[in-house]
Amino acid sequence: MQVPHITEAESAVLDALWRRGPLSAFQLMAEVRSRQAWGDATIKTLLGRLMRKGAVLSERVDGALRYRALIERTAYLEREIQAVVDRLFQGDPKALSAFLDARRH
Amino acid sequence: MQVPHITEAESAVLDALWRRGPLSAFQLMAEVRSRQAWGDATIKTLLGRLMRKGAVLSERVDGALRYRALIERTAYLEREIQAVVDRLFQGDPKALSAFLDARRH
DNA sequence: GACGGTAGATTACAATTGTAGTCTATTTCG
DNA sequence: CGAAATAGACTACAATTGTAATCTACCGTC
Repeated sequence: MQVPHITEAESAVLDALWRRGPLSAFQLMAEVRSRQAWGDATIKTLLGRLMRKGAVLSERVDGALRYRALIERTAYLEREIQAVVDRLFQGDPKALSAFLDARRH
Repeated sequence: MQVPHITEAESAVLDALWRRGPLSAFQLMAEVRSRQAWGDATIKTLLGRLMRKGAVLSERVDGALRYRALIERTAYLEREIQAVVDRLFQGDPKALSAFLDARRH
């Protein structure tokens, strides 16, 4: 699996790394918490699952530990949107574009 | 809740009704099965959940029982796409359009 | 009116997800 | 070196979802 399945809660953690780049545990907690009202145990669980899936790694850069996203936001978006297009528009991305255009209200 | 939450499996049942309009139980089973390898117990469960949610109703039209979708496909798409836009593009539909345009490959 | 079919309700159950607490080994600081 | 912090593993647990079987009451037919 190129891009492992990322749940919605997990994506909020990844999103912090996509927005800010590699972060220390402390920074990551703060960044996630800027959008989600989660306890740190929860964020740690999500981080653990992401690491197990190979979506995030922790690395030690001269002494300091930091977390880095291993999958790209674009690849993630690609997969998510493809799934939506498949599910709602029988795989035709133009149908989604058309829906969005028709929608402007 | 205007549009109740419809799970992916449920949406496959609704989709049969959206494609074909009101259907008898028999027709509905056949239509769903044309795309999903589900037993009829499964389809009945999904139908039951949809009825409980008010997304589908059964009505008796001169003797014959049939099922009819109570929520519109467009409303469903609207909500699903809004959710995706919120989740992946911070609520900006133009960002999704741009992504789709940039993507043409 | 009895009987067979079936619609809808009820129950079942495992996997996934969201949300979190606890424990342990390792690192770091004094 | 000893103590404190903490990263990551492990455990927990309820809600949701996917997938299904069973039961019961009603409907239509003979």
